[in-house]
Amino acid sequence: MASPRSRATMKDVAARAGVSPKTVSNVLTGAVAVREGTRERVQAAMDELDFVPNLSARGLRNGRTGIIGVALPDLATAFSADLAHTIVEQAHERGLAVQFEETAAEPEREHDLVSRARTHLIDGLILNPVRLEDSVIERVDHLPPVVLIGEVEQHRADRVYVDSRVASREITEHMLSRGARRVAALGGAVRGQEGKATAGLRLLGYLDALRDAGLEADPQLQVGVEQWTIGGAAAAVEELLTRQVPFDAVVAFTDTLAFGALHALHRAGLRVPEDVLVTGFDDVEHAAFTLPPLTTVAFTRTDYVSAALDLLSARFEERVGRRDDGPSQAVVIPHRLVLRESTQGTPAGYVPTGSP
Amino acid sequence: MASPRSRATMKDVAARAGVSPKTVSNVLTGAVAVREGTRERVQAAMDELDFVPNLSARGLRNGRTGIIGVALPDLATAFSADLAHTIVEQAHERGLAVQFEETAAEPEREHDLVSRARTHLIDGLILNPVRLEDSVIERVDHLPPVVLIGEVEQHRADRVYVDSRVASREITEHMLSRGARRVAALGGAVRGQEGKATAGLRLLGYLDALRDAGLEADPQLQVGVEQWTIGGAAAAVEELLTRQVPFDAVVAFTDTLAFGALHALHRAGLRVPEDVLVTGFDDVEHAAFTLPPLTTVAFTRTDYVSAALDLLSARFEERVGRRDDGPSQAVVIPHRLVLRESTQGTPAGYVPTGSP
DNA sequence: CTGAAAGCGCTAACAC
DNA sequence: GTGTTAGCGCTTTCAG
Repeated sequence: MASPRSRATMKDVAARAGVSPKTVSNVLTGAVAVREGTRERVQAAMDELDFVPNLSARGLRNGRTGIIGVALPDLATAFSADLAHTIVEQAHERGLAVQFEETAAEPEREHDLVSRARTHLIDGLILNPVRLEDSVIERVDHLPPVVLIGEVEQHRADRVYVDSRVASREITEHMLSRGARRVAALGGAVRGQEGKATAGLRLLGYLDALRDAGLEADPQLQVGVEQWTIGGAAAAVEELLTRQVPFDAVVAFTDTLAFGALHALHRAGLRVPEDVLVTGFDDVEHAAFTLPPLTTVAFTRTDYVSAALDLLSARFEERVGRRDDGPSQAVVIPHRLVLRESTQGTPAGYVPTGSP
Repeated sequence: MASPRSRATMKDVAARAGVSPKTVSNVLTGAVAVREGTRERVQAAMDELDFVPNLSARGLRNGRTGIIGVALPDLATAFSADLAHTIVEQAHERGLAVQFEETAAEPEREHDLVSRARTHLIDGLILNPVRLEDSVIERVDHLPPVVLIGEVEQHRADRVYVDSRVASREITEHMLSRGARRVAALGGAVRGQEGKATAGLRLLGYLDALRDAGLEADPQLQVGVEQWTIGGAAAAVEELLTRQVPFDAVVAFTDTLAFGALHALHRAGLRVPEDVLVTGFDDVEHAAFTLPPLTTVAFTRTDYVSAALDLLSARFEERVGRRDDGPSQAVVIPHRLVLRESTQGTPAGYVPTGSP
């Protein structure tokens, strides 16, 4: 078989099959019925010429490319990776291709992204904002449909989210029910990160639980994390251990942070759960395999993603139908606590060794 | 500001600025010099109209879209996630967008992908093949430039890889130097997975080390893994423990598999490294934070990815310059052993408890 | 059911 | 420096 450097076009296929380009198009899209004999001839010509339709041309003509964009903070983080996997899988089933961008690297990246030239080649955008900057959302009506995932409160774009505040309260309550009294919050605000949407809500839920239990919230136990990685979390917990404040539990705002906490506590000679309880959030695969396995907040990834894709698809159809855009929708994905060994039992607690 | 449902085109901008579309194009691409005053008027018009260039049109005209495709087995796996992250980051710096596909779901997916319609919207493809099927590679000349990452031996497409066989030999030798004598290989062939490229080479390296040490290779210690996930590996090791064969070390073919091994061994009451040594491969972030931290094979992710992107870029230019495609290139990325606690000391070994 | 013509938005080639 | 013309490959009218 020859190796054509320049690709065959529909015109070539049409010529070879002895039909018009339109007929080739009909065979391809299946929109219009084509007589069996004709379709076979066209199909044969396509095969012989190794024809592949040019999607740029189709996109130009149709105003749709079949590509959606997905912007996540950092694809290397377990939760994002999990989400990316599920999105690609489900998008594939719907015949959509997926383009990824990352937003965590620089703060403006998020803003950039929505006003970005590239945006124009995608039919829609799934955005997982780290921080809620109004400026980001404001431009939403100049854009292809956007679905926000995560807890960004606004009413301009559709969104799908887990009720982080409630989940965080519940998991903190679980710690308290085990007998913990001095619960540290890992991922709590750092200077300059107050805008971090998810962290903010999870902190509120944590405070809700303490308040309801009649406990004082100690600001010393709210531990900021510079880098939301395992290493960043480990460093933050090591720092906490130098603060000379006692604690008997750590509510980490993501599983990744909890992994860092487990590591730092172990290195400090503290046992989980005998001395300190630890919980995570998201239930990524590794959470079930840590030592000890991690109690965490779980929710169905596929539901989360299919809700986002459904919302996006609905908007596509609106645009095609030239109907007015409906009001923005919000879908809440149910969550549940998964109890594992990291919160099994009453913690003895960590007590600083006096020396300041 | 009005919210135009239909986007402004270059023609609109040109009209508003009182220039021709070509001038707008010149301002945008920067290829041709434009007088300062004119450029400002055009810029102003673009801002007012909230103009975003249509990349489908540009792609159609230029024959390049600025998008590359990346096909990985499973984005949720730590190593793939890491790679995806690095690729997106570096592609972004080069002004490229990245589209992802997954290949692990179905065996034909890989083959599908290369002959896929969608392929025509991307300028090049980075492919991490799980299994080397000739059929996949054969079609390479009908495609945009392809760079293979991973150890697929062929000479049609460029590739970048780590010398898995040597690395695997080295890490096995390290185990032996610690006193291990019965080393299990986790990720060894499973019926129907013989074609798994990476696994095959790592198994060879493992066998090399045993042979050089004058040790017999026990097929019972070659443990197949159905699903290359933490859970899959844990299950495989649990199965190994029922085989009633002694062993004192586990060479896992990826870090993810090693995580599963650590879990299963711990559940069985075996200590690492006191009873059994464990190693991984890839040095993902979590490897430094397991209990105990994992000895593994590391290589610089950024070098790996930039080599792949360089190869791809070089091919782009060939095509644009209509030069003949040069011969396929291969880049080997250096690796190194990272020694951590999981191989610290001489293992006592696991001895089955008699009952068959 | 099939063909002919027109145009999506952009830029290379060529005037001026 | 800037404008004009033409066409990338496809699909949507509209005829037949």
